Amino acid sequence: MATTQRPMRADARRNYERLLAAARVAFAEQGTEASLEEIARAAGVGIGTLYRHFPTRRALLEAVLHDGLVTLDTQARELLGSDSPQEALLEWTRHLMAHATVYRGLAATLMSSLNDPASELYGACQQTRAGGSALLAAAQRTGAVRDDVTGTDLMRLVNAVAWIGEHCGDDTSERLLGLVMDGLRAQ
Amino acid sequence: MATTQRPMRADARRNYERLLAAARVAFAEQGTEASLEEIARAAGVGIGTLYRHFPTRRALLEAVLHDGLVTLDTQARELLGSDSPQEALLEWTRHLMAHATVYRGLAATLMSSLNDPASELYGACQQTRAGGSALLAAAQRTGAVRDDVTGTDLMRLVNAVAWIGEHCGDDTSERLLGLVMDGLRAQ
DNA sequence: GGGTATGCGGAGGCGGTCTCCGAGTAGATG
DNA sequence: CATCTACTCGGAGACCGCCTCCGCATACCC
Repeated sequence: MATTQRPMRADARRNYERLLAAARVAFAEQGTEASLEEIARAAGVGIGTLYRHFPTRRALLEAVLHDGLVTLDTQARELLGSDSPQEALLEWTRHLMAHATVYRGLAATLMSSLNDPASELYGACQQTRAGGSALLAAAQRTGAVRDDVTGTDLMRLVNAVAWIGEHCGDDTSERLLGLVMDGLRAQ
Repeated sequence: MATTQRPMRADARRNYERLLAAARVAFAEQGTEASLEEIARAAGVGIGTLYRHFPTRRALLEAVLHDGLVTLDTQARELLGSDSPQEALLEWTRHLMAHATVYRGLAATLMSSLNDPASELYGACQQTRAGGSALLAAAQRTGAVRDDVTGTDLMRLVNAVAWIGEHCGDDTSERLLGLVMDGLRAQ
């Protein structure tokens, strides 16, 4: 996608990597709203350089999250072959929630990127949604999950529970995820 | 609560009211993160005056929301006498969600005030939670709602669905509220 | 009308976002 | 190896929002 033609100049690539590493640390410590100036400073790079590589905060976040999204996609594919689609769905939503929880503030970013084609995270969200939809459909085919739930509903609900988790330290969010997923069962 | 002794000076009271009115407009138009300086300007008042009356953004929000919270409380009390506690609970959660949706960004503020005694909105949240807990308990007593749900869970879930609503224009949030509340039924 | 407690307002410090452009340099070319 | 150029760097600076502080104004009491 980003591979136009020529490889990046050595200094550019080095700075790119440094920024990525610094961003990971900063997001982990202070959430997705961490100061971009501080990230540049930590990376030993000028603020201009940060903005050239990552025009928006979301672009930086996308790069940082890329690996996790690929993993999530792989997990969805693997679970799609499960004997118990309902179990598989539950398991995957746990992975999804874990992903949406790695940085404070991430759930909100993901939520707004879900319907915003202008967001750098839109593509990633759509891909994840597709994976979730497949698992959901499989579970619905067995009659275990109510039919009026869409893949988008699933993404939104899991994100919302992840967001709850940001506001209460204990393990409430896992319990609530179970509660909500339980509520999706066909009666 | 605020009535210590002496009534406010006439100019102070006037400015207080103006700020409240301006804040209502600004929050409605730009969400709870509207610029406080702009609110002061719209009220025809200095920024220092705003901060004297409302030391924090949440204090201002609390004043703006006060009437709505009283209404919510009244509604809870009325619904507590309902023939169908389950119906009553559902109805009240609709009111609650409507309340959490009046301003963009409000759901997030309420969510973090729910466990933060330092927040000016903590008291209001606790009172609302108490109302919800009573309705929930009544519904649980009839066996219609699962027993492992707490009043705090209820608040969090409704807030989370309201938050979803902020990120998707259509009527999805109402549908999702129905879905989630449906999931709380005892099986 | 005079005195005082109370309230007013905005300048100013801080820290954040984002742009723009002169200076610096990696790497291709002869 | 020297030269040249296109790419990249860095940070000054414009702008905005938060919040504090204190000299000035004035509402209210007597």
